[in-house]
Amino acid sequence: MLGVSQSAVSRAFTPGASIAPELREKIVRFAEDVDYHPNAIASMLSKSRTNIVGIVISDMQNPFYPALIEQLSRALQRIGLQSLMFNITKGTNLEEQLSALRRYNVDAVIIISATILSGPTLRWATEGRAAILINRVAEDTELSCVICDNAEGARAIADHFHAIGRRRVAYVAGLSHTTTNRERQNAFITRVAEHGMTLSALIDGNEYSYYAGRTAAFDILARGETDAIFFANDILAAGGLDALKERGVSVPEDIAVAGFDDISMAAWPHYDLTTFRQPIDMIVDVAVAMIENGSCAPGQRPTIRRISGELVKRGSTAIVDP
Amino acid sequence: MLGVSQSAVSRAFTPGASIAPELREKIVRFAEDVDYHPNAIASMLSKSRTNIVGIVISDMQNPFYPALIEQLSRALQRIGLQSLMFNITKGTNLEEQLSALRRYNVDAVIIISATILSGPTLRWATEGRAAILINRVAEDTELSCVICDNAEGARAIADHFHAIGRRRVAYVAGLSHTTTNRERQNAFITRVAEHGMTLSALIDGNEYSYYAGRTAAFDILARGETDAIFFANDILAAGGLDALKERGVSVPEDIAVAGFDDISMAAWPHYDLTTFRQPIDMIVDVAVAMIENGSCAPGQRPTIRRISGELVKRGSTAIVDP
DNA sequence: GCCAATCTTGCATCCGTATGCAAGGCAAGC
DNA sequence: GCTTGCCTTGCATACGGATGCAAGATTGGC
Repeated sequence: MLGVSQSAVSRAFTPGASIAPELREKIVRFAEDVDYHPNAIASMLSKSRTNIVGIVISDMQNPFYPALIEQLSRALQRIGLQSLMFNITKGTNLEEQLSALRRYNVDAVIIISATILSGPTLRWATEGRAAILINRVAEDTELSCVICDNAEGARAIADHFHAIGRRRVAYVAGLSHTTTNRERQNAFITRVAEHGMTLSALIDGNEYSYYAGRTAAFDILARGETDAIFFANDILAAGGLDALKERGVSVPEDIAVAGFDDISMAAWPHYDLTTFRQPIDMIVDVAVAMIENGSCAPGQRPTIRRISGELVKRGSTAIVDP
Repeated sequence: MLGVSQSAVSRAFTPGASIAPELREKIVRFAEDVDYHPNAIASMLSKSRTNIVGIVISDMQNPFYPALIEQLSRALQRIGLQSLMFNITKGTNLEEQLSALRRYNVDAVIIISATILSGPTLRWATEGRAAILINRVAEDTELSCVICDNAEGARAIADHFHAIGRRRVAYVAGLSHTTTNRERQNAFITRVAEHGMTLSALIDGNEYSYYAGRTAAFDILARGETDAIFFANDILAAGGLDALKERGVSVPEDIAVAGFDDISMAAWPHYDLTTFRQPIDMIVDVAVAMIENGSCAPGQRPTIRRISGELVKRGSTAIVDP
């Protein structure tokens, strides 16, 4: 101790607190010497603010999510928030995890495509605290969400298929009941009809995985009659592409292929996959801004922000000269 | 309030505390009604135990890490620990992040291949707290680590190349200065020499990425004289494989290819990549056990646990009948 | 039925920081 | 030189739960 009160120390480490610059300097310097660090826990207790955001994730297998999480956690770090990770997969004790979410008094909860969480669970988990859904819209809950404009993307793909002269197109769903899939699927089918194209197949992969895409591609081949396939995301598309090539089908000559997300793999020369890019940067920025300005706080009216994406045309839908 | 003391409430939620079962029951039930949850923050403060583990990560792009992190966080959840994520990449304010690690009083720190952290930084970040390195050995620090037996894996690959009749082999490093790479590289080169095989190329990719693998493969092709390539990890190998195929090289006929990690992609039919599997389950189990039994606590002698892996033979090194 | 041992419960205090309030110090204005 | 007002600082208390200690309640043994 160097003869100052505990209050002084507290103020020395509180930006903007009422303390003389010299005293602050003196305290901070001395703290370095004795290796003192303010205890964040105690601070949380008295301020009832934790500077921790709970991030609920459910699918780390799809590279889109690690990429999103990485950016998100960095953006949060930049404004002094830490990320407490809640991994919800089959086999996790849901109730225990969500109650932890409450016990830890996180300042906000970000739920990333937690398809596993049902409406009531979601409501319970986020009750009375700031919350944002990313990549999923709230159905029967009053939650804010940030989501890519799935319909826009699906229409862009349909338009693009039409523009490159395809007329018999197929759609491969991931989990068909997810809001994400429904938006993409409905918009795609509608636009396909508007163009007078034929929907030659509509397959539910039952999961967003490479193997589901592969299986779906084989199914479509077995039926014939398809010259373009829109897979609900890039991982499905990767599996589909490989399956087509394996069967000797030329892409894009015989069948054009498109995905959704623009994961890094889509740009690999081997896949060279046309896809609709989810603007991760912007999604993250918007979500973080919502947390910062409190627009997702419990009292507020929930906001739904749809972020525009961008069609990335690559070789898998190149125009084929007959 | 239902006429009981605050102590009673505390004890009701503390397993093993001295309290009559009926009273506990009553309190817990009432708590449900009024939606009371024990405040973990307050508990941390008085117990000086946070039940939070800091996880320091630096590379979410390589699918191996998301897979590891997912398993790890689930294993921690199972024993009641939460994961606070610290994402360290180029551009993050290292000092601020690491000081957060201290302020938050995490019970333990798990550092996952933080190649970015130098020895001194590492020491400072983990000083006085339980810490484990995963997938990297401590060099000049006194830290416990859990690591796959890289040398074993590299030797297994060399042996396997030899067994399938390859004699002019190349090695492609990721980041050549990382301990992981050095172990794999040295063991591979040594064993190659022991078998009397020729090391036809030794390339440093400068990063563990698809494109680095691709570039390396082109380099090797340009030199000729190689009939098997060992890439330091699967992502490199994937890039390499695609590059070879792109140039019309047959795998495994012309050149056999092996990777390291056994990420899920390695098993995809398109890659069908021989690789050395890092036993994620076991690595996670061991790390979590070390935290649970306190063997990585500050006072203890650091433990180094090398976990045995397994060679997974796939098509990329199939035996070719002449 | 009485005493001792055990089990429950409440009281008081502590964890480390934040902050309202009041007291003291200092500068400007007359 | 005195008053007014702002700037600093310390005091006291709050945040919500954990826990040692002691008092009260219960049980068993004789």
